[in-house]
Amino acid sequence: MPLGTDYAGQDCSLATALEIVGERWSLLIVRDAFLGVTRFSYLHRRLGISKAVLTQRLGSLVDAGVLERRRLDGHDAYTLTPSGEALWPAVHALIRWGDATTSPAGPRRLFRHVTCTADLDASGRCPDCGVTPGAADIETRPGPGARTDPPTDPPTDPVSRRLREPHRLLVPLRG
Amino acid sequence: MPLGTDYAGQDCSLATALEIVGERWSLLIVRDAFLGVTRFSYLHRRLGISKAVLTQRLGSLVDAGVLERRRLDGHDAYTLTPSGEALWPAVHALIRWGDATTSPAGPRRLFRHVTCTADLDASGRCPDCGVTPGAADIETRPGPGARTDPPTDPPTDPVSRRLREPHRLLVPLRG
DNA sequence: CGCCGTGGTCTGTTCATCAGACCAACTGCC
DNA sequence: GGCAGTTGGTCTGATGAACAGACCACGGCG
Repeated sequence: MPLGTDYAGQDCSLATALEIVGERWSLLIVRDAFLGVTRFSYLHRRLGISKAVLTQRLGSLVDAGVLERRRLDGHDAYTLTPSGEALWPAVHALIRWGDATTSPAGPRRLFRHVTCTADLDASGRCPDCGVTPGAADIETRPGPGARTDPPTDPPTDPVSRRLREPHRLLVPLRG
Repeated sequence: MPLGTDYAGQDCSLATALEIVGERWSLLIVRDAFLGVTRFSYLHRRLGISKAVLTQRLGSLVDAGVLERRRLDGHDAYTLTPSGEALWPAVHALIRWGDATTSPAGPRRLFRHVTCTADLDASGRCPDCGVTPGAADIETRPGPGARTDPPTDPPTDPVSRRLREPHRLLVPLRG
């Protein structure tokens, strides 16, 4: 459930979904996994979450089959399973709602279909070809509502800086 | 944030969205508002949430412009604002993911476009006419994965029983 | 007038989160 | 091989949120 206990006895798939990804930080971890942030230390720094809680969340997401842990370039990496990738429509819808609700300057981040180079519409469809691409076929880049790099402190960390360059979803950041 | 504090300094619309609807219970309250459950006492009973927390969540959702409180039939009713209705794609996507992940018997609840009587697809579109209807044009009914009414105790409360009959979203339950 | 439902507030307890110290294993690097 | 730094954690004590349940003011109804 979100937050530490469960939504017992609810005959509703939203409740069961929230039992898995509704806890504090869980969806932000999943978002970062879509963006390619897969390493414990990167997540720790980028999210500003305590290590104990991060350990716990990663463990429950792995147990739930949303993430899997593997070795990549000599480090542990937490990457999305097919079930985790299936969260993309929900993550995208929440991002769009957040943009519409809290970002008058426009989306903070844009997503486009790599084969058509057209930005996705609000429901996640490619307006050119009409398909609703999976995360693997989507490229992201900052949008008009993105905060411009603050020139002074806090000096943004290298991982967040690399996320400002256009890149494909699901591809783990290297180095 | 979900859960009591905030996701400070995140330049991400998902984080800002979760600050509003990511707390424990918030999205379940919004779901019930889509289903027509708008009264304090109904929410209290259906969700099994403590009254103090329900009061707090309703207050912050009203403050955030997701719900509005009004008088209806001599009672208070918390209904969705346009901003709250815009959460439908996110709520629908999470329900679909929960169905796919935790309900092998099929969706626990089905949604169809009232003008076409066709069930929505995974991305929320009507397969007949191709539009992505808003919540006001959607009718819901139990699906194959719904738990059949437990014949013995706990005797289900009247509100949940009425939610098993097909009905349109956003229409407050009366009586 | 008494009674019930509605929409809450208040209390004390339990549980989660927090920041930060600490640590074992592994990575280069020479 | 020896040393330092990074990685991926665990453990601690303090803070804050959620819990169940008692309590309460108001309005409607007979």
